[in-house]
Amino acid sequence: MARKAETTKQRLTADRVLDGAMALADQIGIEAFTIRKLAEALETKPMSIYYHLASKEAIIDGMVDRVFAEIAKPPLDVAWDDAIRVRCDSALKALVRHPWAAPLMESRTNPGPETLSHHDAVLGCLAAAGFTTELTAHAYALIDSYVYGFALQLTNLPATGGVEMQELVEMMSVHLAPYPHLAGFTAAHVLQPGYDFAAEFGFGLNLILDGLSRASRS
Amino acid sequence: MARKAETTKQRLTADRVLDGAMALADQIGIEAFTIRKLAEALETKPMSIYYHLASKEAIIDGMVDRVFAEIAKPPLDVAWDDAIRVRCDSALKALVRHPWAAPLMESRTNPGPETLSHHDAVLGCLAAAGFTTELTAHAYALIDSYVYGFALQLTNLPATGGVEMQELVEMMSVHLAPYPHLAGFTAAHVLQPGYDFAAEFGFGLNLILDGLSRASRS
DNA sequence: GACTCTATTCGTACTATGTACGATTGTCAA
DNA sequence: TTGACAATCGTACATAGTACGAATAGAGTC
Repeated sequence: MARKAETTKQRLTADRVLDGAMALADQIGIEAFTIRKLAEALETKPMSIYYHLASKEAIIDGMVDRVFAEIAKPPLDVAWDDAIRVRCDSALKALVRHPWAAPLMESRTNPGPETLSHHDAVLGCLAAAGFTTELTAHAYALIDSYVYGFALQLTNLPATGGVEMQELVEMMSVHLAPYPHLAGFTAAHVLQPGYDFAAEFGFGLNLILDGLSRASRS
Repeated sequence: MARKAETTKQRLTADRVLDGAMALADQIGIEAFTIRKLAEALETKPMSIYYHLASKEAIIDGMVDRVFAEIAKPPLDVAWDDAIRVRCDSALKALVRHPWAAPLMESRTNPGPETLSHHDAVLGCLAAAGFTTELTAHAYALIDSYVYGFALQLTNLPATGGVEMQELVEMMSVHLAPYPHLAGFTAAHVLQPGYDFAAEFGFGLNLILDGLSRASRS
């Protein structure tokens, strides 16, 4: 009984709101994410949230900034391409952890401090590697397009592994009849038991980094 | 006066609904796109639309399928990499014509016939080039990640060209003070008068196609 | 022309959502 | 105790998607 009873509701803060928002979005997805549900998850009322964050948009901005905070910055003590690999692997993991994030990362204006700081670190890495400004622009566009695009495909894949796979195959064979290449491709590759789309990530990333390496040397 | 007065309202069809929906989304963006506004644009009432398309989701699915229909399939009579270039240039143009589309292209389930047919054509092109199934998977993931990612960045760029650029620069210099690389980069590159982000598209695409070419040879 | 029958259109109304506004409560300094 | 400010919340409104069923229209038959 020193200060407060233990059942006393914790004071709300912007941080706590964002914590709850991330957890909720992870569980139910960003479409189903509403202020009312968030309030319930936080054991408070909708309008209390608005004292700490100005709007739902602001909340989502904050969530995206949090995701950037979770992505490792490129380490400074290794070769530039390994540094970029580290940050891209970390980025992919964060985007898989928060499947709602991938579509939002590039389509949001209003970057937060973590977002800016992250970009700053990546640009610093490329600059330190001796990239020209022009090549840096190319490189960053290329790298992030790939990372976000890959994450997007990964999070939208039809239920990997499990009993439903069989049904899926049957539905496919009916609907895909008019599309021979597509049918053949999915049958031969995507639907194979051992298929692990995430493992493919490295191939494309290596290809891009090799290409950039070549471009920076010439 | 032959059959009908000329002011008679045209009969609604799914196609006409989608025509109107695309045009409306082009004008006001996908966030502001509502069934009520669509009905107004079509000179009809909200509930009339639902006779032809089952839901707003179905409408958006249809719109996305339309965008795929606008993208040129890789021509069969040129080298595979040139064929892919043709289709990627066409895709970028379509995504710029319909700025709302880029975030949706990869994040939609329920592909329509045009979508399937398009993918079939691309896979056919890569197969004809002698790509293994595995390399095809890599290639397609890589190529489309880049195209969509690039389009996304392009459509979200802060108002290219114009008077506001100056204000932007000033805001930047204040907010970006803690981020030296970012500040330097934007000042040196993005905000330069002649900067044309779209022109950068070819660089990354070439890099990817070169890499794939090398991978297919080894 | 009158009369169906079906395809299409639309009026009404319900539910869910973001959030404006102002009242209420909690906390601490004086 | 008494303000004063920080934080919470009740109520209510506007805007969304769309369920339901009534209204209408057009084409084909008699």
